[in-house]
Amino acid sequence: MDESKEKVVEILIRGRNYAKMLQNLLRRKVDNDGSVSVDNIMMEIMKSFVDSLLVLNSFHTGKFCRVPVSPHMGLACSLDWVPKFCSEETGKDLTLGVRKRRGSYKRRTIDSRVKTSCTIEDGYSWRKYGQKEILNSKFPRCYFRCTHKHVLGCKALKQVQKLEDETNMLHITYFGYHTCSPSNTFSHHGGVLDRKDSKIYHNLLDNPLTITNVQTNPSLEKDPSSPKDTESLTTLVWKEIMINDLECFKNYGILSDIPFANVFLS
DNA sequence: CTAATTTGACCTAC
DNA sequence: GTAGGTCAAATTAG
Repeated sequence: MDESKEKVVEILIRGRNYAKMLQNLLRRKVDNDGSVSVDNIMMEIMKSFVDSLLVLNSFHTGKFCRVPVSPHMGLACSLDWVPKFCSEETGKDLTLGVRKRRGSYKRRTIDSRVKTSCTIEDGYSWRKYGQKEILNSKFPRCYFRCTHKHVLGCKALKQVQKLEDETNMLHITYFGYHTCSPSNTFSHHGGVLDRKDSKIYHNLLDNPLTITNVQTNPSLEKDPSSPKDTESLTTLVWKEIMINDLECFKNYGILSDIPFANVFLS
């Protein structure tokens, strides 16, 4: 696939993702007034995206057809359909019979963000796809992709490796950005927060002393190597938030609710 | 039964 | 040639 075609596919996938988000929004509304026509409209929009992708990918003989992501989902899950390459005669899936050429395994140095955290959780749903022993490292590196990679085309990746000190912290590197919504969530105001983030978020809003403490101690902000035994629990909690979680709140779109957040992200 | 994880093989950049 | 990133069959968990 040439570069421009890949770009078109990427744009179509983005459009499909937004259509799905819109459907989720409309469903909530629809549930209240009993209307059902929204799903039909959304199905037609979705078919357009899938059909476009099928045409772009029709480089073999035979035909492409839509299949549900998972058989038990059935027709009700209209936005989770994906293209498959099928035999003209039998309709059998030929995708598995063809040895796919693997993609280029570029070493990733650009477009990466690094953080140190005591938890692997970040509000998104990840699927582990590999683990590797790393030269001169005590702990293996684990590789994760977004759970929705195949369904929503989300290209976000992350690598996690345990730090070789006594802190038991994790070194986490992100590649690419999520084009899907955070998962593992429950309602909060107009948006969503997972359980842990919600707790931290309310702590931020309810504890002005902590905020003042952090604001007047900028040296504590982004230095994970500083000694911890002399720090108060409050400061430790704050430090973790500053380094690891503001990016997450940014994704939720509620960063402006948090006093002084801009100080740490500038 | 389905989805997620494990893990050895495969593949590419360096 | 090797280190590290990815794939995918086998295995495990829910």
